[in-house]
Amino acid sequence: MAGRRITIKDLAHRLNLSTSTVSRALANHSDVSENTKRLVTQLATELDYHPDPNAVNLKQRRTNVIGLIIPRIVNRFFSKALGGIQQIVNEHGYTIILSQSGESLAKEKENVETMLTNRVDGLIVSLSKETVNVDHFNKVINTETPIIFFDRVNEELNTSKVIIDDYEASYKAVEHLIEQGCKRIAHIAGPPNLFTSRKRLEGYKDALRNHGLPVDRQLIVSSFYESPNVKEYTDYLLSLSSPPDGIFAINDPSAIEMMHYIKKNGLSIPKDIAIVGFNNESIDSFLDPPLSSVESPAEQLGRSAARLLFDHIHDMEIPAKCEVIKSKLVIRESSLKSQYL
Amino acid sequence: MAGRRITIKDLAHRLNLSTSTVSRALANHSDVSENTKRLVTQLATELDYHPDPNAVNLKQRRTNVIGLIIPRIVNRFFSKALGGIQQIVNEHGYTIILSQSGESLAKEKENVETMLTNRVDGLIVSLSKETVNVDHFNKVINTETPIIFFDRVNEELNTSKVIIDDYEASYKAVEHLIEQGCKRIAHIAGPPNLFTSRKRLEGYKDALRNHGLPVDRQLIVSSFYESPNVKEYTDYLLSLSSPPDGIFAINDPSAIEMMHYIKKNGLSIPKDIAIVGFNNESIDSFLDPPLSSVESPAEQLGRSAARLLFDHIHDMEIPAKCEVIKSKLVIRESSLKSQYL
DNA sequence: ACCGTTCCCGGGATCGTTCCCGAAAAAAAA
DNA sequence: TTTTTTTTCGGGAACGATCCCGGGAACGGT
Repeated sequence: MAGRRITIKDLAHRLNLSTSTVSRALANHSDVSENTKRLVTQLATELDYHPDPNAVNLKQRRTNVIGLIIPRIVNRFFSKALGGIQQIVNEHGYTIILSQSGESLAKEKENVETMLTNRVDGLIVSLSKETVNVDHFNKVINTETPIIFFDRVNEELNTSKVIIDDYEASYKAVEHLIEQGCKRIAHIAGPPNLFTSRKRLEGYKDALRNHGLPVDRQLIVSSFYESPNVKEYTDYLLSLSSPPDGIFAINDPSAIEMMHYIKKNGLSIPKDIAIVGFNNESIDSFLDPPLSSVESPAEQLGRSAARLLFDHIHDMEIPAKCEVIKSKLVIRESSLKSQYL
Repeated sequence: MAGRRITIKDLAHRLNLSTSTVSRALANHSDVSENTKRLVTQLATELDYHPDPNAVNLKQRRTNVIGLIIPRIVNRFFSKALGGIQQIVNEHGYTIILSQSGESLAKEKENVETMLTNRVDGLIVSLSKETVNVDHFNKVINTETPIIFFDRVNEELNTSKVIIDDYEASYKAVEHLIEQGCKRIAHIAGPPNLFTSRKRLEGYKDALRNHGLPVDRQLIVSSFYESPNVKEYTDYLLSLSSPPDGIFAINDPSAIEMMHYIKKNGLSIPKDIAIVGFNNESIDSFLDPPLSSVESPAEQLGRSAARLLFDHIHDMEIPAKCEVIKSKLVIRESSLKSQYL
């Protein structure tokens, strides 16, 4: 298929040169006269010659491909991160092969295998929510393939990672709710196996404690991300003998859905319940009321992860590091409760 | 980098066989005894042997890679489509290299070049909104690389395409608004160079005409997708001497943003203005009021495109065809205006 | 005229596969 | 036993590039 492409031999033949010379001319090697260089490059552009990536990579023993494993691309956070990653990756002349774990551990393992058989030069991963055990990544490490985790990381693995300041972000969000007069703040938590979730939970707890508020286990529910049971735990929270007057949710989709059910219950936001989400989705500003949210700079995270990966690709010996990207609380109406007090 | 991998020679040496035999054994060729086949496959799994994709592809003259060019992955429609594409592509043992045009023609051209130098075995494309001229795809066609367009297609190119029933979808949506009692229905149109936009505009116009309503050019505005000027044209529409009582928007983000501004203007949805969006985003149900929207089955579109592509990859001779996927109008509160009449 | 450099260039091995072709061994047919 | 067929395997040339090595031409110095 894809009709005969032009090779280096064609160039060599047309110019009465050897393939070696042509190759060196194209590589701008010093061992070839300026004149022939000119001739070669000229003919190359004229015939629109492009070296066969397979041949080059076979010889160079690399693929110029980096692998990306994320839970799901429809999650806006990840698609934004992909954008950032792609930016850096393109600058380096690499391409990405993408795979989605779909939040499934089994699929994630599969993906790791594919990446390995595809001989990627490096790997960027964000764990699925099911991933408790991370043994499948040891194989990657054994093949000496550089690997970077971002956002959904695991602290057991001694690799470079990029995360946001989950603890601080969470702490500040909850503190903001407290300042707005909330006394009973619920937390919609993420899966406990993820470092990120635990850190955010810690931040939530510490913010409460440091402001003299009790940590009530009744007010902490596990959303397990994007799960379909938002209605259930919203109903649960509202049915408590003393229901929450503030909510800090682990992501915006959950927060948005909760807002819907809360309003359906005849309660008002933020008057009755103030709410802060996480990720600062683009539509947050257009909700009713506009949703306060922690902005996690996904693209920046992606860029950092990619840059870190190339650092490791270019020098296998550099030690693993953990980069922390600062987030920012974007305050909108949904959390401005104090005006009603 | 990535420490010496095990090759077919290693297997051959260990088993005192030739590389040819090992190769054939792994390919389950008939020319090799069951016994040695067993031995080979056994050792292969034991040593976790995986053929070097570069070497294989060099020999086979293909890359097992298909290219995907889309405007932007953060657009949920496209990330969903990607999901569908990936599903089929994985089944065929191919991988995807992804690139985003960012709605820019220049970037789209670049992307096409990269795909070509990467020697992809096939290409799936959704045009950028800037793409008026499609000459850059002729180069792809000249290299005999199969190419499929989906959703954002161009009718000049004689390639296979997958689209939704834009005309019918649009017609039905507008008809629904008419049935709900709307007399002056505005249309937020897409860029006119896209087939999709024009078809939807046609559907809009015909629905009006067939129901004896005038087509008022004042009520047709160009959103140019995701552009930041939603506020402007909302204000414009509301400032008309006789403002619209219904809106059919080309996509949900625009619709959602408009809802926000309309409500800010003290108008009620759907009582004063009924509204229907396009794409049926997952949060539509949780808006206030829940947004009616045309469901365009992105994943299905993606799957069809990928399947069509493999049809062409496997048989270069089959004629181009155009697949039309049926959409469905999902009616929610935002368009239920009749109850207020 | 001879030797040592420098400048260009070609030959050919190599990367890890696949696959055509031929050939030895075993089995079947004569 | 001889011949033919089948089974099973190895040799080696490709695929398209890179790059080491060596060698001829030109040139300056003695």
